[in-house]
Amino acid sequence: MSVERLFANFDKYLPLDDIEKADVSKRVIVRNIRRRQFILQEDEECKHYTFVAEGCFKVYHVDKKGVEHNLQFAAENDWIMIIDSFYNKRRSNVHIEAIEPSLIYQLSRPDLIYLFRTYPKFDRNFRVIVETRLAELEQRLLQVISSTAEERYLAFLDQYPALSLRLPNTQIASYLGITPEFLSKIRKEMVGK
Amino acid sequence: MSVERLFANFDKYLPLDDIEKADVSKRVIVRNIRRRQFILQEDEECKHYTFVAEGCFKVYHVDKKGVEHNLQFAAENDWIMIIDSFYNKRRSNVHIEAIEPSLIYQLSRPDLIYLFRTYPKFDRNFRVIVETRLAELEQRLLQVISSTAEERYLAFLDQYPALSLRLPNTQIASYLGITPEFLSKIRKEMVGK
DNA sequence: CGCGACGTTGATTTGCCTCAACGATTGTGG
DNA sequence: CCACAATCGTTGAGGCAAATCAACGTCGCG
Repeated sequence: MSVERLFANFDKYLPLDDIEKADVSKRVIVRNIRRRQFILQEDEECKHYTFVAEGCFKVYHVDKKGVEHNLQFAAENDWIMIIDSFYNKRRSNVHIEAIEPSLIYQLSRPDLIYLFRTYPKFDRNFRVIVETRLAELEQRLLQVISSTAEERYLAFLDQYPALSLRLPNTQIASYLGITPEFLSKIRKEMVGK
Repeated sequence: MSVERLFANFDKYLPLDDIEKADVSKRVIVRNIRRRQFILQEDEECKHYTFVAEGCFKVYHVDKKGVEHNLQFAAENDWIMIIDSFYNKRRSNVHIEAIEPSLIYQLSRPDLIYLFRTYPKFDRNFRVIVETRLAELEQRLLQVISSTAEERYLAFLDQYPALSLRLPNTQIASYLGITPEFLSKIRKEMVGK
């Protein structure tokens, strides 16, 4: 059973001992996901925490006009969780879709709660995982609210240099909250600089 | 020592026993804050988790043009934490300022870490507190990205009816990411409906 | 009382969108 | 392995949501 990538992720916080590893291995769901495959759709409830071992996903909302708005990209070693839907069993308002062929590990709500109850270490580790995501979101909200499109694009290139090579500009534009056409114009402007 | 409001907050998760209460009481900082007083400024590092027992605060960023952008309001029973600054000891990029006379309880980073190490219960409780904040932020980012100003205003009235009465429209406009003038125009439109 | 914060209105400007069109690339089924 | 479709990046003309700037009346507070 090869969930080593997942264990390695916990090593950054409180490493798991053999008993915990065995228990996690028994519960975790390993899945290969094709490009364009969904692991969550907008009318479903989010039943898993997802750890991305390989590949890349986008989390996005579709507004009433049918336009996609990317909220998050998740690549190797990132976690994806839609907190409200997951804990409150509400239908999600986002899709999660693979941008590349991917390998993921998932934990269901009952299994995660079991782990929280059985080993306090998981409260600690997931506290830190959630804090990390929270810090990202604080940063992102601040940028969306107080920067121009060009500043946001530069910040994105700076913050996610690897992703900016892997992703088509269409997807980046959607993340920045602008149209692909306008991103193209920004890029044209920048060449002169 | 009257940190009952704080203990009552923990009661929603895992309630504290007498030993834990005594230990928290010894460490928590109780402060009365005047209207317009800052508990954090943009060039400082955020050294405390803050629990609001009474009153109301705004968390905001000032852009290079000098315009304020409200990221969060925090009233009774809300927590304020600037995760990145708090854990990574970086200078914050936001101000935290009292909108009303307030009573707060604060925990310093060393004391919080002591509590995490000593009583696993605090990992659990703060995991949930952070998750709650994360769910709010997910929701807020989605709205900022995919709704018009009017839709965001209606959603705000719906989601925070109490706050919308307590706050001047100037502050609400800043939270919505629009100018006070434009909010005024939206409100004028709405009367007809 | 006087000053500063607040809410409102109107005229003008602008950042970004919409729509339409086009070539280049990718990918996919026959 | 080719042919056709879909996706992608780009450009241009025109439009709209929201910003900017300016002005004015009201109110609460020191």
